[in-house]
Amino acid sequence: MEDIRVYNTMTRDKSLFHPVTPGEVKIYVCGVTPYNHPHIGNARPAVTWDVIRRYLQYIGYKVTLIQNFTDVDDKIINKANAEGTTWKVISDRYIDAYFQVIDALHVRRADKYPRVSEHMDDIIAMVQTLIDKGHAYVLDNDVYYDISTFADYGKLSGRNVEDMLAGARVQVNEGKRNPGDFAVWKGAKPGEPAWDSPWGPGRPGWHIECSAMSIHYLGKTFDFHGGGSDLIFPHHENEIAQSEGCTGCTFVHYWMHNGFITINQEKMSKSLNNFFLVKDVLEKYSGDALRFFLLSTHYRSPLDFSDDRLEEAETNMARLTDVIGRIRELAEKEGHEASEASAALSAAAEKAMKDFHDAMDDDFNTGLASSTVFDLAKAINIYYTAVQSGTAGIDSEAVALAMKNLKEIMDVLGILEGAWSRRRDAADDGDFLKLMQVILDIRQEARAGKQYAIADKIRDKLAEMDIVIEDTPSGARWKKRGV
RNA sequence: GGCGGCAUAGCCAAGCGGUAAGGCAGAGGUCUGCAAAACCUUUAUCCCCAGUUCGAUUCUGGGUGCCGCCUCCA
Repeated sequence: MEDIRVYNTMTRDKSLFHPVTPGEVKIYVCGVTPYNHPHIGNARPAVTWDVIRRYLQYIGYKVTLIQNFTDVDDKIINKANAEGTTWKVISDRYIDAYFQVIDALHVRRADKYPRVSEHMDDIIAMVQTLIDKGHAYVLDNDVYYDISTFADYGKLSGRNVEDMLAGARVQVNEGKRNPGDFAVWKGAKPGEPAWDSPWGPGRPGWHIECSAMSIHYLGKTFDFHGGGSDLIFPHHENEIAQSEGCTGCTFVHYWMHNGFITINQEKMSKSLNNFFLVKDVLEKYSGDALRFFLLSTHYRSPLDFSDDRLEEAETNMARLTDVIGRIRELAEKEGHEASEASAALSAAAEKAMKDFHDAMDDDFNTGLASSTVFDLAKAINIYYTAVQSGTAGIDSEAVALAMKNLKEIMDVLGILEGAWSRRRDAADDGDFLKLMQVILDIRQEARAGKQYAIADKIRDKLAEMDIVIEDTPSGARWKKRGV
């Protein structure tokens, strides 16, 4: 298996990836709190991890991907109270919305989407273990984690307890042993959903769920743990304290954090009121374009969202769709005329694949990986033009290689999946095809008679219906725009 | 205050010791009745100042600017 280097937030540098179990990769990604429609910031880790997973599978790993839903949470409870309904109604509603969004972005479903509400037993057992081991203590109806009992506390985020106090933003609660102690179990307040526990009715703290559920599905030690970089502290730091405090084992081998989506270089946030919902973006742009945009930059870098960028992505999707059409057209023909042109195609196909692997092996550099698609696309266009003009004959081996590599790269990136199975003419209706042919024939007659006004009018009118006419040396072609 | 990240063409973005991938936009060209598509050509003193080196965008030190975390957050 090829060498993959991944950036680990824990060590702050890239290191060679060694799976816990040879040939297998176990991944846990922090999902969303379903209290609203997902915004594009939520879409980034989903798409990023989808591609990482696809790539690892592509090169032969057995991958297990788990992503949670935090379906018991203040924001959900507040929303439920505001609407006069239950937390369950709210979370179910927005979990459905989440799935709709990731489906539209062609994100393959994770192996499991565990919910906090389904793992109360695991969570309560873990809290109990922490108490038994002296890492947690009961205070009134709550249970807190005593960070002074975990010597490595702060190792992920690179901070120490004194630093955190200096910030003066940590609120000091009466009774806590250390100001930084955090709740692993919260006693129920009136009007809140509650589950029975040895410490009375209540619900889990925010961080304990991920510790409990990741260990439940992936074991005490697993390979990758991902999420937005805002989760490094306190969420992931606390997960480590809980998990390692509980099991005594190294929790995660590689911590990977994605950068934020920004608007005018600033983080999207509710307080700035500058966040975009995925469903709204998808009303204007295709899922492929949004997905390609999200992959255009390395996952750790900030990604500035703008209409210009989305439009550019849309343009690229249209061009690549054309290229897919061309390579498929070439593949329908049979021939064994090797030539300089076909040799160049083969060489480009091999180089693109190698470059693609190199890019992905280097900390999953999807931006660089994406550029290999354009390199191959250009080679295909050149060969296609050569065949069209009769300069080169069909070399089915070269065409097959180019098509295979293009498709494999695009499949790992997860873009334009539909374009490969779609009819090239983009119309299933045989009558429609015949009708188009009649129109094209009439236009051709007009052109032959130099009645260009008529020919151009036909072209313009069809363009208004998003049907694009292109005159080529071998006759006129047409296609539906954006298909 | 503590911790961390980033500064490369009009825009986006790779490269990270040997004089700058790719995409968008722009300019010129081939093709076309005109277009479109495609192809060709073209567009950068790599934030500033020192230092290390035969040689730095790439390493070191110091600036400047922007961003993030320390509070719910992908």
